[in-house]
Amino acid sequence: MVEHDLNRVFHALGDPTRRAILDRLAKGEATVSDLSEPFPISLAAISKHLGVLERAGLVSRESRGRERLCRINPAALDDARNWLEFHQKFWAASLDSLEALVGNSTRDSGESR
Amino acid sequence: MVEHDLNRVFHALGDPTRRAILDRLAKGEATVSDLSEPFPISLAAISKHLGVLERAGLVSRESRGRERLCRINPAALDDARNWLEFHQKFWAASLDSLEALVGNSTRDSGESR
DNA sequence: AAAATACTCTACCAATGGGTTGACTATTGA
DNA sequence: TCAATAGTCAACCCATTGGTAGAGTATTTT
Repeated sequence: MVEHDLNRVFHALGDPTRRAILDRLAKGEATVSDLSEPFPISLAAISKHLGVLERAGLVSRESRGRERLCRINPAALDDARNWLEFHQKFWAASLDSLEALVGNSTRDSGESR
Repeated sequence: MVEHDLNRVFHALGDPTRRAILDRLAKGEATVSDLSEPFPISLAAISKHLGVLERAGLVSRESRGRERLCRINPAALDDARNWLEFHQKFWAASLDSLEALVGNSTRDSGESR
């Protein structure tokens, strides 16, 4: 909701490894080791990615014995999805009115500035 | 569409200046100077941001005399929106089934385990 | 008790990102 | 024609990022 959070969420989603981790987590909780298994990178690197996802609110980690159970938080996507949905509609609408403007003689265009 | 594009789109959206530029462009076409006006940064910096947005397919630039007319491309948001929409539903569904698994007696949201 | 497991944390490194300035190109305007 | 305007490009700076390796901390396991 706050711009700040949006930055984190979009940034988190901008990395393919992190999106893959999210995909994996959508199938159910997993430990850090579970998550690291498909990737050719170190456990520490995965742990870092999880930190990014966690700070973005997309996942949470919970200690369970010596393992960390990671779980997904769909709600964190709301902000991003809302932003996209609103803006896409908004943009589409503005393009429509532009077309209408072009087709419909001249109207005092929304002077941008 | 391709992961590659998704990277670019999410990355482009991860910066507040770029999102503000998009907001601005939603109100209508604008030149680079127009776009730079609200920001305390150089024209060159704005030009760079536009490059990022352009490579992500979110905006296009067109030469018009010595100016560059920038315009928005809502379609480029489709990929990102589709990704978010699909995954959010998917995640929500997987959480539902988890809850069902844990016990459908109490549907107290949140606190799991 | 000792060793292995599952992480995290702390450097560290190379690459990228956002920003600057200054030179350069192209188009207007005087 | 000459100067101002609009923008890009290239070089550079510094902070951040994604990755590594290695030490450190709990927790199992033997």
